Amino acid sequence: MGYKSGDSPVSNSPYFELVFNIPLDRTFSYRVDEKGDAAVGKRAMASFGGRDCLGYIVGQRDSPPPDVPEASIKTIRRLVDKEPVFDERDLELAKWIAGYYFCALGEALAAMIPSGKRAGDYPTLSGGEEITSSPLALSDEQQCALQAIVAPDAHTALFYLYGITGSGKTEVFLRAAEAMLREGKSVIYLVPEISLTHQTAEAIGKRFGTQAATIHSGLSPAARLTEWMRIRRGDAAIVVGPRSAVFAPVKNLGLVIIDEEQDGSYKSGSTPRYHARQTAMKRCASSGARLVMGSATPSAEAWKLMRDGVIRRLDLTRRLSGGNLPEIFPVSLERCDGCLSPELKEEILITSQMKRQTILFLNRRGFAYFYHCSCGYELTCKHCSVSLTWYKSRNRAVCHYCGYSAPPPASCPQCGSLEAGFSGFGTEMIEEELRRTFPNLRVLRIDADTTEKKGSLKEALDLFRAGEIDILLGTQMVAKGLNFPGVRLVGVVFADTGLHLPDFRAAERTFSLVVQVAGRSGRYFPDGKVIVQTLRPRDPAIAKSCALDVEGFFDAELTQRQALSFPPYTRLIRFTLRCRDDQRAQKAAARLASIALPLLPPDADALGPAECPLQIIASQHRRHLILRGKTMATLHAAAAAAITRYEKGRDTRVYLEVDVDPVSLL
DNA sequence: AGCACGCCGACT
DNA sequence: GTCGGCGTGCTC
Repeated sequence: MGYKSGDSPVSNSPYFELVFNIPLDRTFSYRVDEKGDAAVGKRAMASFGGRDCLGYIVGQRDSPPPDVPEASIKTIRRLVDKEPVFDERDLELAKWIAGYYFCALGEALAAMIPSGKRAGDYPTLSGGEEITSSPLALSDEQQCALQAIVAPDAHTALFYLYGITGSGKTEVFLRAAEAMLREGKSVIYLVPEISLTHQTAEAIGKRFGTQAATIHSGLSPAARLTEWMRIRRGDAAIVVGPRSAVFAPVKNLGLVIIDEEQDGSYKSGSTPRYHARQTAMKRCASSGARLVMGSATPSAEAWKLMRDGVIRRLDLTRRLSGGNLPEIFPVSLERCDGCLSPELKEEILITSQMKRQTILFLNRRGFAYFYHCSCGYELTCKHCSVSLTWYKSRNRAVCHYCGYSAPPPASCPQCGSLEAGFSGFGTEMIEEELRRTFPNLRVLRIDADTTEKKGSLKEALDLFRAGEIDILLGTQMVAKGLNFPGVRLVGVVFADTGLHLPDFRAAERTFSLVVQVAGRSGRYFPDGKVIVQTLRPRDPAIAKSCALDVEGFFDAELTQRQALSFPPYTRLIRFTLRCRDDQRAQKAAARLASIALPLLPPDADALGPAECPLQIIASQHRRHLILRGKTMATLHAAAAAAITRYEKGRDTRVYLEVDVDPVSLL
């Protein structure tokens, strides 16, 4: 043991290893004064690079690190935590995140652990002490599903509750959770990160009283930390929350529930770019817990796993209320003057005469022009079955996946029409048309622009609920979890918008959205109506969603994914290179490609490098290279080697972003 | 990621 | 003559 000369011998561990929330995958050694009670799992403020930084203590040592001069080792300023905020299990998960998603350990820990400095007062919970069981009896189907999930001798650990809207998935989840709690096991219940699911989360929290910990996105960092510590102590056995709740430090995890499994918000959009589903699978595997997902519209990944028998599918086929599913009418926009078809206008009128309400969805996320014709033709890539994006300045139509490009046709290649060209319409236009067409109806538009002020969304929805509004026009934020008794008509203004995105999941997302939207209608009255406006009523995503034919959709979609070698038949790792200067980004992308390509296993290939569909974000040019392989293990190893070699001798102005299992390629 | 240090161009 | 661009290197 090498004690510093002159010091009195310190009995234990005078050195600690810290990591910081910076993209450096290594630890830094610090000394601690002997009266302190530093320990692995606590956070500490320490001088790092000339400033005070928050560090995570991940290790300790009895002797000084051999490769660091004694003089340069600093002393920890002060400890942030009295008790450890993470343990070996959390650390193990953080290391897995760091390894799998290519980030530093400190970045992984920073994503897992609430940033609160001091655990604050616990926000009072309005629920009772005890679990309030639902008085309702389960249907046969529900009972069956529940038994499968909680069966003590289950051979599978992965389940999927596949059921139409209103079939009672939530009740099965809650009963399964109750059963786990009775066995002394803990439950993590994940919900999508949508402002409206707070209500759902709180309701679930109330059902389990003080046994539940609910993590709203509205909680302060201090309150989050308080909840985190309460969970760690074992005082809360069920945790409800969004993506990050997958890290909840529950004791004796028995079950993870993922509601609306297909939801994109389960994938983190910033470092570490983890997927809650993947992370949950990892956690369940290492703790012997079960995982149950649920949705009316599973992701293609989950669907394939169910088909392959990896995930056990449990069906809920009937609506509990006995109500029928609404009728869904696809309506062609082909020969319409504006954005509202005669059919939709008429139904809006009928609905208002009945003193009922209308919800109009405009799932508009378009950002680029696309080339299409009124006959339904759309210019797509030869290799990727992805829409080509029109570049006016270069007069080329370009694929953002593989870089393929073609001159835009002068006339429609399908019907010869000279009318073929670029299009796209926006929310304001619809609003204008609505007001013009229905001057007597009260229209309210809700989207990211109109709800910037917090509370304004709730205000708007309250207004609608009170019947002060006739037509609610909005984006997806309005599509989720809305159940208004007064609503008779639901209209999808333009179902095709998502289809034009240069993304192989475009059809899947469109399908999912339309089915979800349809579920909003007719929950209380049997006369619910859904009108889906489209230029391509025959497109499989549109047609199958209007028929509520999930099986049919995935049959066709998976066949196509397989033919084109896209997930779920392959796995992807995406590299994005960002730089103020496009030339540098381009050079870096080319260099990365030249490094990565020879390293790829024989069952893998690469797409690109090409410009990202969103070429410039925050005045940075973006180019990407997508690695694609049959199995993640070999692909991941190749990516790791490529990153290491790329980092030596990289252009310091170009930033590399790595996304494992990307959900969006924009 | 920040932030220092260090070396070449157009300004008071 | 200096202020300031960004390339390079380091952080216990």
